[in-house]
Amino acid sequence: MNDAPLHRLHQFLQLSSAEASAFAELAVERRRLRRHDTIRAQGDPALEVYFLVEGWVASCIDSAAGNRQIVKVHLPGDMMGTPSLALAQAAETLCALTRVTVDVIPTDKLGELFLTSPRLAGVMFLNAQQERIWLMDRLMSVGRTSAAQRLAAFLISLFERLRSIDDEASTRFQLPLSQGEVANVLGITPVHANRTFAQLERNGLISRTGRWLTLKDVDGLRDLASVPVREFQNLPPWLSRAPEKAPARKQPAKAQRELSA
Amino acid sequence: MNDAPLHRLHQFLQLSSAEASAFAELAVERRRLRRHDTIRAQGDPALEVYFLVEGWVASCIDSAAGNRQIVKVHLPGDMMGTPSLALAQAAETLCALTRVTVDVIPTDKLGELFLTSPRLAGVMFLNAQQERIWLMDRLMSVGRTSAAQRLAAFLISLFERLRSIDDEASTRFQLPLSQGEVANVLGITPVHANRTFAQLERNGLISRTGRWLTLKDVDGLRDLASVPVREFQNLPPWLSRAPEKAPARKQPAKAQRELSA
DNA sequence: CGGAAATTTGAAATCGCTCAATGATAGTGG
DNA sequence: CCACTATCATTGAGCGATTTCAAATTTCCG
Repeated sequence: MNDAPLHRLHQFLQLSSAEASAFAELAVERRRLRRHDTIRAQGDPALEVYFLVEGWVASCIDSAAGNRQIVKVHLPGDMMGTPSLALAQAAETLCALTRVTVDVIPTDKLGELFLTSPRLAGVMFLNAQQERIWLMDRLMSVGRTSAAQRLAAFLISLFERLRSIDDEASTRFQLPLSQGEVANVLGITPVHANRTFAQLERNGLISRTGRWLTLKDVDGLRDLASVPVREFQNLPPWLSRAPEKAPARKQPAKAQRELSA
Repeated sequence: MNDAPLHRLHQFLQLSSAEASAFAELAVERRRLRRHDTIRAQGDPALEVYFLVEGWVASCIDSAAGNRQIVKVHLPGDMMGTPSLALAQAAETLCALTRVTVDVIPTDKLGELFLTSPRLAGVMFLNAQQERIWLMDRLMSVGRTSAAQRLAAFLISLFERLRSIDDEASTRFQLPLSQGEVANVLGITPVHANRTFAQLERNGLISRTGRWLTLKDVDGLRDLASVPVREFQNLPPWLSRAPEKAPARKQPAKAQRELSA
């Protein structure tokens, strides 16, 4: 394993070099897929998790009636498929939204690391909790707000996450999801998604040219979305103890990242 | 700590007696609250998590605009407030739906246990993943299905969970949520929740008398809900090793999956 | 360049919402 | 134990956001 996205984990918790290399050696295989390819389908045996090196991936739940809901859009640096660790059969379908590169990690290697490296276990645990919060916020958004608010919330959360990967990330970026896919995320119809995009554009909150999107009024979007602001803790007190036997390095208090809002 | 609900954890993973008692000693205080009391509000410092001994609790997200969405209904045996471990300030409000008894666990004690007891850490990790799956299923339900389907899904999931606490649990039980609260869970209006209850009753799926509810056609409700069936693994292979210093058993190498759909 | 997929727009139908009023229930204090 | 009151459940009527169906462009990809 190489690459930038790994720095997300470092950022989340300063890993000791031993820990970092332990994590880096988990992957047994690197796969490349095209847009619309399925990385792993709901119902498949859950023997692997995935580290997203490059590209965007949708995590979907299929209802028994055959409806598909995108429950999470993964960006580079995300761990994917971990919820299914609690099941024998995968809970979600992982579907490439763009050309992607993923590292494949067998669950038993992950489990072994989990049991032998307490601090890494802590990081993975906290990551799962963070994902729960994102899901809860999405649920609030879908359950209690209008289509325009949901779209604003989605765009803002993407922007925040892009910025957490790359500090330079601009308010202008390419959205690799079709309007139909965005609609699916928001729990509305493609047609209505189109009208909602047009509405935000009319109101001067965004502008669009093809796949390119500009958030013209980030604060306005944030207000509209009205999702709570979250200040995730990279290093909660109970994890800040030294890894292994190395003396505890005091971390400079990092500026917290916030999410949505 | 005493009581039945703890057996849920035992059930989830056969704990060694040392582990069980370690867990039992986490709680520093037992609190009793009345219906509508707030156990811990969104924004409060996140220094505690809670073990629900008795009663029902709602976990809510408040939007910046002041709307409140119930994102989870907790039953006895549930751990509550853990998502906020990733934040300095609580992400969710915990609100008593009935008279409740909770055990209070300081986060640093929990963290210590997490770092010293790998198998317990594994249990907590898997529990978080399981919660993610429930949230994803709820999101699918709210995003892609009608009010009647959502209500069916909610009732079925309550029933399943009640049964997982008590094998004898009947299809007839008392629902301590008002219709307004149910409506909130489903992301609809109280008025419409009422009409939806009436609709399910007309169709012979449920019957009601006061707060008492009978699921008259569980399979019918399940079909209607069309939420995927989940088989949670109490003891995934990578956690099935003996606790403490027992040697790691080699798992049989399993067939690799291929991808690309 | 050609065909398929995605976007855009219109019009009509629906589901769920809002407002409003009435009846039932339960918790509280006398 | 009862009366009182607030909360909850129920029902009606009209409205509005979103859906559905359908067709015309436009964009993307091979």
